[in-house]
Amino acid sequence: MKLDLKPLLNPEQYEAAMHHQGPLLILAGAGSGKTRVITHRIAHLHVNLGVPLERILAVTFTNKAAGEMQERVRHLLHGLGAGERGSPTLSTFHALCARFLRMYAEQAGLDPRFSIVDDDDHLALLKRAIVSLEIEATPEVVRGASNAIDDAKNRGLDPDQLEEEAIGARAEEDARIYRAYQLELRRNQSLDFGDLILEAVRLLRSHPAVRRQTQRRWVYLMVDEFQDTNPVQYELLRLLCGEERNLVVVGDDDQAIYRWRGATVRNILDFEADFPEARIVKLERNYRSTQMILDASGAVVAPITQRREKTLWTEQRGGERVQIFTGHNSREEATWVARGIQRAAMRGIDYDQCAVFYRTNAQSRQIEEQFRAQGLPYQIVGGVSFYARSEIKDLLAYLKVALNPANSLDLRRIINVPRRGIGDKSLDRLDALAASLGPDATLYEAIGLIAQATLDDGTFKGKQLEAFRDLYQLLEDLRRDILAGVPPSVIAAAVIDRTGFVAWLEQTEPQSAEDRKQNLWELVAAMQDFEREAEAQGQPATLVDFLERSALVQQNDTVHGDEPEARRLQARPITLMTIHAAKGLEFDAVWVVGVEEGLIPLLRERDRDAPDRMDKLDEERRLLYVAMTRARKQLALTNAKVRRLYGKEQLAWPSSFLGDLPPQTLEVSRESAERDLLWGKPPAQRSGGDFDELSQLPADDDPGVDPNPHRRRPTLQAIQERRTTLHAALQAAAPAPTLRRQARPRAAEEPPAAAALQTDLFALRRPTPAPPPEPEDDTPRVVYDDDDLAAAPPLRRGARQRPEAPEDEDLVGRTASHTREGFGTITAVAGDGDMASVTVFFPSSGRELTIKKRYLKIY
DNA sequence: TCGTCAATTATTTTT
DNA sequence: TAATTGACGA
Repeated sequence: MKLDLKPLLNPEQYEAAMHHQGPLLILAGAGSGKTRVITHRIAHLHVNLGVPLERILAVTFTNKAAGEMQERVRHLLHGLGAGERGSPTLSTFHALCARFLRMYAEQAGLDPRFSIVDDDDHLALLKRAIVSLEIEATPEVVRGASNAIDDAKNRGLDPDQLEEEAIGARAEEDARIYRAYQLELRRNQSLDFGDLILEAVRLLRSHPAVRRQTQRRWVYLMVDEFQDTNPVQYELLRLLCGEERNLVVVGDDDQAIYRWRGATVRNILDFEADFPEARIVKLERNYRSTQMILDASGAVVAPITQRREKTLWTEQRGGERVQIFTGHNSREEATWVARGIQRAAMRGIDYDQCAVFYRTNAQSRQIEEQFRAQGLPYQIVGGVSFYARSEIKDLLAYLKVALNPANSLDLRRIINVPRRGIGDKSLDRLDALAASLGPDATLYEAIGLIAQATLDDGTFKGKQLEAFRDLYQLLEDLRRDILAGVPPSVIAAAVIDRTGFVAWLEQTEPQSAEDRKQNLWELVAAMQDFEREAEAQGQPATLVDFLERSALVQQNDTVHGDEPEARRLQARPITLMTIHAAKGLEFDAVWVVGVEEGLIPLLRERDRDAPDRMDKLDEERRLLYVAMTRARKQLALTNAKVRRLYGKEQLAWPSSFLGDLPPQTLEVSRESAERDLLWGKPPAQRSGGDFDELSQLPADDDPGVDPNPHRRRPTLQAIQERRTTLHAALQAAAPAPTLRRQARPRAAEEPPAAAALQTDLFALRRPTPAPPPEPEDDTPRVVYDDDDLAAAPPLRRGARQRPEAPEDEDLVGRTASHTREGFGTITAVAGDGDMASVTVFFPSSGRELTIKKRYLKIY
C-alpha cells in the first residue's frame, strides 16, 4: 500500500517529509507539527521507498519525546498495515551512547558493567578528586571545577586539552582536578553523563571498523530539538552520518533553552556552513495557538539579534487577549490563578488542560498551598526525582555494587547503611588496607580479604569483623543471583529483607518511614514492570538494563499534595511544572507565574558583569517564549509586588520583558493590584534589555526605591536590600495594622481598595492566620460568589488507577513476602481468595514453599 | 560509633 | 524554608 502524504500535510511539511537523502534543516516553529513531519517521513521512507525500519535512527533529548515518537510511528505504521516489520531506533543521545558503549566495551576500553553516575555522585566523586590533590574542597572550588569539567566535556576536551588552553592559575587547577576526577571515575568503572557522549565519539573516531559498522547500521538519521545539541553531540552526529551526510535535523532556535548545559545555538544558526548543500525548510504555520497568543509571544523573542527570522501564523484569527495580573503578594497571585482555573473550568476547559508554569521549583509551594486550600486537584511534574531519593539510591547502590564491584562510590554509600557499626574510623582503616594492596585495588577486594579472614593481623575483630563478613556475604550472594539471572525485583526485595532496611527506616526516621517504604516498594514494582515489558518483547530483563534506565530516565514522577490518594486519583489534575519541563507540551490554558524581574529573567548578582550576560538575557526571553507558546486558547502572565521566597519577603516588580508585549494583545485583570500597562518606564526605553536596566526603577508607587535614577546606579542586591529596609521601617512606624483575612479572595467585581493595599503589605510581616479548614466533600470548593461557579465541573475518574487486589492468575511472577521466609517470587497458585495456596520460591533460602495466600504480602 | 541538636547556608533550569 | 553540616555527649 502506498502512502500519499500530500493530503496529510501542508506544503512545507510535505516538502520536509518527502526529503530523501542528504542534509536537511527543518526550522520548526512552536506548534508547527514537527513531530508529525518526522513520523510521516519515517513512514514514507519505509512504506514508499522500502527503507527497512532498522536503518532509521531518530535521536531526541528526552525519554518522553522518544517514547511519544515511538508511539506515533507505531500507530501510523499500524494504520497502514506495515507495522510488523521491525522498528526504527528511537532513542535519547545518552541512552544510545550507553548501549553503544556496552556493545563495544572492549574497543572502548571499558568494563561492560560500567556504572553511570548521576549529578550527586558526580559531586561526591569530584570532591574526592579535589581532596586527593590536597586542595580544600570549598563550595566555590567544587562548583567552579564542576562547571569547567562539564564545559570541557561538552566541547569534547580531555584534561590535557583543557590544561593546554588554560589561562591563569584557576583554570590550570581546574584542569588538574579534571584529570584527577577522571581517574576517580575510572577507578570506579563509572562514566558520567558527559562521558557517555564523549567516549562514544572517541570510540567512533579511533576505530574505523566500528565506525563503518555503525554507519552501515543506520542510514537515515534524524535529530529532534537540534537547537539543544552541544558540540560533542554534534560531532557524534557527524560521525554517525559519515560521508553520506544523510542527516535531517529539526529545531527551533527560538526554543533554545539549554545553553547553560553547553548547548549552542550556533549549531542551528551555522548549519549550512558545515553542510553547504543542505536544504532548509521553514515550518511557520502554527496549529496550536490563537493569533493573539502568537503575536504576544512573538514579540518576546523579536528583540533577539542572533536568530533565524520566523513569523508564525495561524488560521485561528483573534482569540482572547493575554491576561496580565499583579498580586499584592505571591499568595494573592496564587489565589488569582486558582480562581482563574475554576473560571476556565466553568467555560468547559478541563483541569488537565490547565497548566501553571514557574521558573523555579521553589515557587510551586505557594501555588500548591492555594490549590490545596481550594480543593483543586493538581500534580507537580518534576521536583525531586524519584531516583534521587536517598532510600532509592541506597537500594540501587547495593545492586550497582553487586553488579560492578569496582564501584567504590556506591560501596561507601551503603557500607554503613543501614547501620552496621562500620564508622569513619573503620572506613579509614579499610581505605588504608586497600591502598596497601596496590594502586588498582578496590574497597571491595579489601572487604573480601577481611571477610575471608585471609588477613590475620587483628585489625578488625569481634562485631566489626562480623559486620564485614555479613556485608561481603550479602554482596557475594547478590552477585551470584545476578549471574544466575534472578529477576531484578527479586534481588531488590532480598536486599530490603536481608539488610533490615525497613526496620532501620522506622527506627531512624519515624515520620517519613511510611513514605520511604512506599518508595522502596514502588521501585520493586517498577522493576516488575520492566521485567514484564522485557518479557513481552521476548528479551531477558537484566539488571544492567534496569540500572541503565534508572540512571538515564529522569522519571517525571508526580509529587502529590497531602490529599488522600483516592481523592487525588479521582480527578484529572491540573499540571504544575517549571518552564523547562513544559517544553514540547501544550495545554488549552496556561498561567505563567512570577513574570518578574529577577525571576523571568532570572538574574543573579554574579551574572551582572558576566561577559555573556546578553546571551543569558536572550535565553531568558526564549524561556518566556516557550512558556507562552504552550497555550492553545488562553494565556495569563502574573507577578507579585511582594514575593515570599525561602521564608523571606522580597519586593518584586514586573519583568522588563512585559514591556515588549504589544499592548493590543494584553488585558490587565480587573483584580490586578497594578492597573497600568507602563511598568514604570516609557516604552521607548524598555525594549533592548540590559542588566543596567535592572537597576532602573520600577513603578513609582513602589515603596522603598529612590525615584531618581540618575542619583545612583545601585546593584540589584543593593536595591533589594534598601527596599526591604525601608519596607521594614515603614512597617515599624505604622500603627498596629489590621490583619486581612487570608485566602478568601475578594469577589471579582470588587477591586482592592487603595487602603487595602497598605494593610495587605503589613499583613505580610505578621504570623499567618490559621489556614482555612479543608473542605470535607470531594467537589472543588467554590470560593467566590459568582453564581455560574456553583455548578463546578464534576471531577472525572482518573485514567491511571493502580490495580488493587490482583486477579489470581496474575499472581505468578509477582513478589511476595512472608514474615519468616522473607521475600520470594510466586511460581504457582491454586484456588482463589484468601485461602488460595500460593507457591513461592524464596531465593535467600533456596526453598520453594506453598503457603496460604492470607499469610503472604503480595507486591 | 551514633544520635541529637543547633547553626549555617543556599537557593535555576536537567540528560 | 528546609536541608545539610558540625559539635558534643552518651
